[in-house]
Amino acid sequence: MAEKQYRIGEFAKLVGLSTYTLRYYEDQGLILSQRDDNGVRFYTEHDIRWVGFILHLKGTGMRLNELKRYVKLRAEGDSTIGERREMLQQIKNEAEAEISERQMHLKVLEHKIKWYDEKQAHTIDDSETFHDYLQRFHD
Amino acid sequence: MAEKQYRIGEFAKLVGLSTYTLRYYEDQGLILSQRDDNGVRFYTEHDIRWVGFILHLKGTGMRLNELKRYVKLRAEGDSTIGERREMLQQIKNEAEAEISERQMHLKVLEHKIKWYDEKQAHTIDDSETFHDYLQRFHD
DNA sequence: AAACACCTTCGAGTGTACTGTAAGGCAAGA
DNA sequence: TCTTGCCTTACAGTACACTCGAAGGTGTTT
Repeated sequence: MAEKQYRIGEFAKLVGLSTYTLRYYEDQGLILSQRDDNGVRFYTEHDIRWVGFILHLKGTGMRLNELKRYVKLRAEGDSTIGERREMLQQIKNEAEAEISERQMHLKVLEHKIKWYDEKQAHTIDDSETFHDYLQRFHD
Repeated sequence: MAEKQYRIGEFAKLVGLSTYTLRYYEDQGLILSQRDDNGVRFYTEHDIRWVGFILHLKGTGMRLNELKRYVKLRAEGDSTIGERREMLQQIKNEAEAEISERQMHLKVLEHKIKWYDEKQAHTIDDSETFHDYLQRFHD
């Protein structure tokens, strides 16, 4: 049984990207498409998996340029596995650092929300260590 | 003892923004500055705290437009506290959702790194539940 | 006197990742 | 036949948040 083939419109809906974006990614060398006798693009399950993966990478914060580089290395074969691993490791480190930073900022925001609640209830009573720093942000 | 006053250049270094950005934020209504007799901007500790706070808000993912709205509400007084609280709560929810999503993408990336390591060591042995899904991304 | 830091308005440039349009053409289905 | 969906190249437009430069000015410091 031959694998199902999807034309760009159907494929776009499947992977959640626009046809514009799919052609754009192809221009950029991130994805490949096969063509039928009329030159019309078609995609298979394999392409769904690949697009799924690059969306995961993008979701971690990887940029198109980095993705391009990654794809280029991948095309060069197994000898570049070490380098690819290092790329992913770096992306991972950066993403984790950004998440921590964002969580720190969120702590301040949470504290402000709490402060609003207390102010509304006229029952301000706070003795956390964090308190001194945070008080500076309240009028 | 009068509070120290900072001109824009010094202040920019203190808060980690460029003088361009400070004037831009002022144009946008995010910050205010006092002026000396010659019309030269100066800032005080109070402004350091305020800029610190808006940088925390920005750090959670809040956009300039939202920040503008927040500042406008703040200027309207305590009657808008409820609305401000809701704004912050929404930003918090969005930020937490984005963090979770990013962590999910990171899990895939981590798995790929692990897969590279195993491939390099020729000892692939993996029996996690997650495994079936993730295998789809490896060539 | 020259250098320096600041002031103004206004508009152009930067980077990222798309998103869309124009203008022309092909092939299959109702 | 007409519509729909696809194809191409090439370029303009969008959103966001700056970032910078021009061109003219003031006041303080060396």
